[in-house]
Order: sequence, then structure tokens, then C-alpha cells
Amino acid sequence: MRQRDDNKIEAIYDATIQLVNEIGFAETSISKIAKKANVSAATIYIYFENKEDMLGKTYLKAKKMMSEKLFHGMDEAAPVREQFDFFARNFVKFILNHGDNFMFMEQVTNSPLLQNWCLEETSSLYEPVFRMFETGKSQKLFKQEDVNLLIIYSVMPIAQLAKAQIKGEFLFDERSLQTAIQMSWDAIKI
Amino acid sequence: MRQRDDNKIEAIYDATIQLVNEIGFAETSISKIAKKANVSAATIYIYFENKEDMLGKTYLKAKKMMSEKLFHGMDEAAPVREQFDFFARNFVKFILNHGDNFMFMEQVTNSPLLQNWCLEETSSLYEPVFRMFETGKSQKLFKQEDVNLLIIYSVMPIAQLAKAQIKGEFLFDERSLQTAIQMSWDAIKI
Amino acid sequence: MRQRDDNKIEAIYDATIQLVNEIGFAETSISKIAKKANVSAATIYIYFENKEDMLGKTYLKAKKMMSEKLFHGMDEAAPVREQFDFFARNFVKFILNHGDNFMFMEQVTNSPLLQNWCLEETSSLYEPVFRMFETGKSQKLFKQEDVNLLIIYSVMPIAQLAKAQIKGEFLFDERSLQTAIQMSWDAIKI
Amino acid sequence: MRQRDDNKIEAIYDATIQLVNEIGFAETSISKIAKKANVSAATIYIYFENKEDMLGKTYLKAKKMMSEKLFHGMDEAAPVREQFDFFARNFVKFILNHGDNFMFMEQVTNSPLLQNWCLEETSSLYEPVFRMFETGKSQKLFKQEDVNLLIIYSVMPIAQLAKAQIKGEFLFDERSLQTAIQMSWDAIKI
DNA sequence: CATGAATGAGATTTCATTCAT
DNA sequence: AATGAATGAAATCTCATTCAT
Repeated sequence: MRQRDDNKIEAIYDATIQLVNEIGFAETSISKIAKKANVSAATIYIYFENKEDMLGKTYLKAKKMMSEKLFHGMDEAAPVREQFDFFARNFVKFILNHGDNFMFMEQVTNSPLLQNWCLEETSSLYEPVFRMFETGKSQKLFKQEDVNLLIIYSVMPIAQLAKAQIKGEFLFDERSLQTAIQMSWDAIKI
Repeated sequence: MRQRDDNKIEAIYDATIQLVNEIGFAETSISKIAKKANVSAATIYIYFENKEDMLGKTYLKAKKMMSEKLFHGMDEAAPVREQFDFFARNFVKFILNHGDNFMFMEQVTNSPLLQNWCLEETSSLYEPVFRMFETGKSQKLFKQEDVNLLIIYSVMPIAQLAKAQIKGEFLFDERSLQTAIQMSWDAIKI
Repeated sequence: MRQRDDNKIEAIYDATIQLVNEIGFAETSISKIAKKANVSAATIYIYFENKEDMLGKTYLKAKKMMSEKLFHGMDEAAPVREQFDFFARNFVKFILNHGDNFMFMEQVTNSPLLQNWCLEETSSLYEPVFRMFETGKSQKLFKQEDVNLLIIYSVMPIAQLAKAQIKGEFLFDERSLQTAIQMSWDAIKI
Repeated sequence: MRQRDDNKIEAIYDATIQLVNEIGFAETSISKIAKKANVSAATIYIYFENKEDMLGKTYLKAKKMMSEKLFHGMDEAAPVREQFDFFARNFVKFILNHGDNFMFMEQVTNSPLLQNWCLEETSSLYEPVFRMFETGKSQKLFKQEDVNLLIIYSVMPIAQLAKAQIKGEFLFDERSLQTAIQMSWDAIKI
């Protein structure tokens, strides 16, 4: 029998993410994806049960890829401030290098589709960042609030700025990056 | 000739926003909207040029409504800290009371559709908040950074928390609201 | 608004029955029906919920039409033997004149589809024939068996012969018709 | 080179017949058959030229199997009445034991597909029953009519009753079986 | 103004079949 | 022999939109 062609699957994933970025979720159809991925539309149904399954798996893949990149090279033994700095810079780097991936995830997150998909393991992907904030809390560096609150005030604004840069409304240079990290820190520090 | 029936337009707007919230942008079709609004699909084309026009106008209407609510009762002569507090509370109130409206806007914002629509006048809707931050900057209360940066670090996290509450993942009480406002303030204060 | 065009519905019914006869149930698709009926495929979905609904309604229409023709002109006051004769001749006439209709019904009857469709009122359509057999039974003309049994032995063979004629394997003339009626009578008479 | 695997062919035949009974001709696809038969769809094309060939061969196999069962143990030297009785009982037994087989054949018979398939040898399969009726005719037991006519009036109603039993609308016990046989006999006897 | 009727285009998905191993 | 991979064609059905009343 013929070999499973991983290139095809990869091409499907890529085409999906690119299309969602270019024309949006609503306009992204299986046939457009197939055309962009240079496969037959029927081929997509070999690897995925249906459109929803495909989008869900694309989302999961994107999320896993992101968590790998975000924490790669992070030293959990380093001082929290250093870890925080490292993480923030990694985050910005990721969004700028993998903007399509990130924007795709954002669109999924903000649509009611998401809630139909299983999300159990998802949280585990971000454990390192949770640990960092817990450590910071126990060292009395950060406010004694829920970690999710700390994340919303420190990580999310940086993500927002990176998104703005993708849209051409902002530009990260070393100075502005430092400013942002400082503001994040100010928001959550005791 | 019959008069323009504002009830029908209103029903169309409402149905659109509700549907986008319930089933998402991609699944929201003209006929579903018509059914929910209790009008014929053809009627929609009396009031709007086409689907995109309809969505765009719905978006604008939502945005205008939001700016009205956000700044209603705001006293630009009051101290910045008070204005800030007032605005934050108004914002939370708005999202909790008009969740559908807000989530609809979020979905639009995160999709490439938006970029096709005119956005000139949009910014003017939020001038009061810009003015407040400029005042704060000139009074050396806030960091001397771009106002958009200040907004991202102070307003957006609060919006995020309100969204979380809509999804049942967070709950604003007086204490947590004060905490949030304080964190917002900490992020941007000098 | 545009008038409901009954011609279109009729054309859809006719095309369905013809196609099922020509190429069979399995090969009869909505688009082929649409083409034959000279309407858009989408038009079919104005009048019917889906394919199954369409087939079911076509079946019901065919059945109603048949019962009207079968009993039209039948005199329930006449002697049973005369009624029987009249009915048998009507039946043969119907099948020969409306072969497509009848063969369509046969195909539906022999497929598992049928069991999914509601059939309550169906039986009422054939009440006159039930009454005839009951009368015959009470007059001790017929065997004291279940009417369905009497029908199977007297009516069905005639139907079978008419079907054979449609396929060119048999030919009803006055003599063979009389023979058939006699055999039917012999099977069920006391 | 591996040998022809009769188990697989058998599995394909069985799956086909079962599926046609469960979901009907129109819904029976190669891939569904393959799944039910636990083979790859491609395997089917090793044993059959295409779908039509497969269905045709399944039909022929079913017909052969039936004729074997129907006449097995029949004594052509016995009196016609005994042969008739034996045959009728065998028929009922067959339908009740091999309902799927029989209903499959009925569906094929009533569809235009059949006419595309070769039917020469088919008739030879039922020669014993033809011979029995010819004998009965020559012994002046049966009406001097075409044998097909005699069959339609005597055999077909019994088949119909057996079908009714499969659908749960009738029940053969010894008494009703005798009644049916008697009615068959009455229809065709002189 | 309002709407049921109508439709071409396109959506998702399955089909029968072939290919390479 | 057997099968997973692959696909063009076609299935059903929905879409956005226009038309006639």
C-alpha cells in the first residue's frame, strides 16, 4: 500500500492556518484549503473526520507548537525576574515569527466553536509559566492574587502589543520591549 | 409607501448579534438571521446592501452603543484617578450587561473582515478615554508612553476579566474589582 | 411576492417518478430530478425539507392518486361479484395507464426506506376494498379468513400480471382478464 | 502469490446482502460493504470488476442458493399434490430462514438494474417447479393456463405471506400454512 | 415596504475506483 | 492477494442574492 504522506498532512495544516489569517474563519472552506495545500478535498477526509475535527486538531497542533517554543531554553532555576524577562522576549519572538499560528489561535479562542472541543490537556501545556508565577508569589515578588489574574495583567498586554505589530500598528524595539516588560512587572509586583 | 420600520432593523441587528454569539461568525447566515428576526431574508436587503454591509453596520452600531454607555455620566473635570475608577467600573458594567454586544465586537476585531471596513470615525468614539490618559500623562501621574500602550495595560486586562466572567471563569465582586483597578493603575503609573 | 408555482411542484413529482422508473431508486439524485423537472435543485428544497421528505411525499401522492382511481365509479350497493369484477378491471386499467406511478410505489414498498415514513392514514385509503371483502365474507361467499389473506390471494396476483405486462412478459386481453379474475375468485371463494 | 481467499468473498457477499436489507439499495456503498465485511474497499475490486458486477454476482449467488434449498429433497416421482405441499413448505422455510437473501432478491427484482443483467440461465434454476406444474396440467389437476400464471397465483401469495411474517405482520403456524396451501391449490385447480 | 419564490454558486461530504507497496 | 492512500466526480444541501407581486 501507499505510504502515509506526512507532507500532505502538514500542507493541510499550513494551508488552514494561512487561509484563516488571510480571509478569516468564515470564508475558509475545505475546498479552498485543499486547493492551497495542493491536495484533493477528498484527501482531507482521510486524515480528519470532518471540518470541525480538522480545525480542532489544527488548533491543538498550533497550541502545542507554541508551548514548545515559549518554554524552550527557559531555566526554571534562574531568578524569577530573569525567567520573566526570558519568557516575555520568547513570547514576542514567537508571535512575530509565527504570527499566522498565533492569530489563528486568537480567532479560534474568540469563537463559540472552541467550547465544543475538548480542552483538558491544554492547560498542562502552560505549566512552566504557572510555576514561575507561583514561585514569584511565594518569594513575595508578586501580589498574592490568582495566577490567572497575574497572567492577564502581565502576559496578555505583551501579546496584544505583538499582535499590534503584526497589524503594523506598533513596533517592538529593544527600548519599547523593556518598557513593556517593566509595565508588566509593575502591574503585578507587590 | 410605508415608512422605514425601525423595529425590523432593530430586530435584524439583535438577531445578528445573538446568532454570532450562539453559533459563531462562520455559521451565521442571512436566512438564519431572518428567521430569528422574524422577517423575510429579502427584507434584509431593503435595509442593507449586502451581507458585509449589514455586518459592518451592526459592528458600528455596537461600537457606538458601547461608547455611549462607557462615558455616560463621566465627569471630565474630576480628578484623573476618579475618572479612571469611574470608567473602569462602567466598562465592567457594560460588558456584563451587554455581553453579546461586546463578544460580537471581539469576534469582528479578531477577524480579517474588519480591515475591509472603514474605521475613520471609529477612533473618535473613544476620545474621552484618550483625553483622560493625556491629562494623566500631563499631570505626571502616568508614564510618558503612547496612550495606546497605557490603554493596553490598563483597560484591556479589565475587559479580559469581564469576558472571563461571561464564560463563568471569573467573578467580579467589589474586592476583586478594586484589585483589578489597582493593578491597572500600577501598570501605568509613574 | 411571486406566486407559488404549482406546475413546478407537479414537475418535480413527475420527474421523480419517471426517473425512479428509468434508472432506479439508487441512481435517482436530486440534481437529476431537478434537471428533468426543469427547475433548479435549490427549488426542490423550497417545497421539501430534504430528499427523504420529497420521496415520502411523492409516495403518498402516488398512493392517494391510485386509491382515487381504483374506487372511482365503484358501486358499494352492487353484488359483491360485480364489485370484485369492477375493482379488478379498474386495477388493471390503472396499472397499465399509470405504470410509472405503480412501479414507483412497488420500489418504495420493497425498500427499507418505507418503514421510516409515517403510514397511519395510508390504510384508510383502501377501505372500500376492505369493506367489499368483509361483505363477501358475511355473505359466506369468501373463506372466513383474514381480509389481508384474501387480498393477497386475489388482488396481488392481478397486480403481478399487470406488472408483467408492463415489462412485456404478459398481455391482458378480455379472455385472460376473465381467467385471472376467475382464478382470484377461486382462490378465496368458499 | 496468495490463494483466492473464499472467506473474503463470502464476507463480501454477506455484508452486501445484510446492508441492502438494513439500509436499502440506494444507501449501500462499496466502502460500507468493505467496512462490514472487514476488508479494504480495494479488495473488493480484486474479486469483482466493479460495483455492478458485484451486485449482479451477489444476486446470482442468492438465486442459486435459493433454488438449491427450494428443491432439495423434492421427489419428482411423488404425486403432484405432495410435491406441491413439499415445495410450498420448503419455500416458507427458506424465506423465514434466509429472509435477508430473499428480501435482497426482491429489491433487485423490483429495480431497473435487473434488466441490465444477464438472465438466461436464471430460468433454468427453477425448472423443477415448472415441471411440477406441467405434470399437474397434463394430469388435469391444474387449469390449462400458462405455467407462469399458475405460479403467480399459487407460489407468489405464499412468498408474500412469508415476507409479511418477516415484517412481523403475519405468523405462519401449521393451520395457517395449510390454509394458504389450500388457497393456492384452489386458485389453480380445475 | 415586505416577502415568498427562485436560483447559480458553492458548501461539506461520500462515492467508486485506481495506485503503489 | 491485500490494502491504505489518493482522487475526480458527484451527492445533498445551504448560501447570498434577485425578482415579481
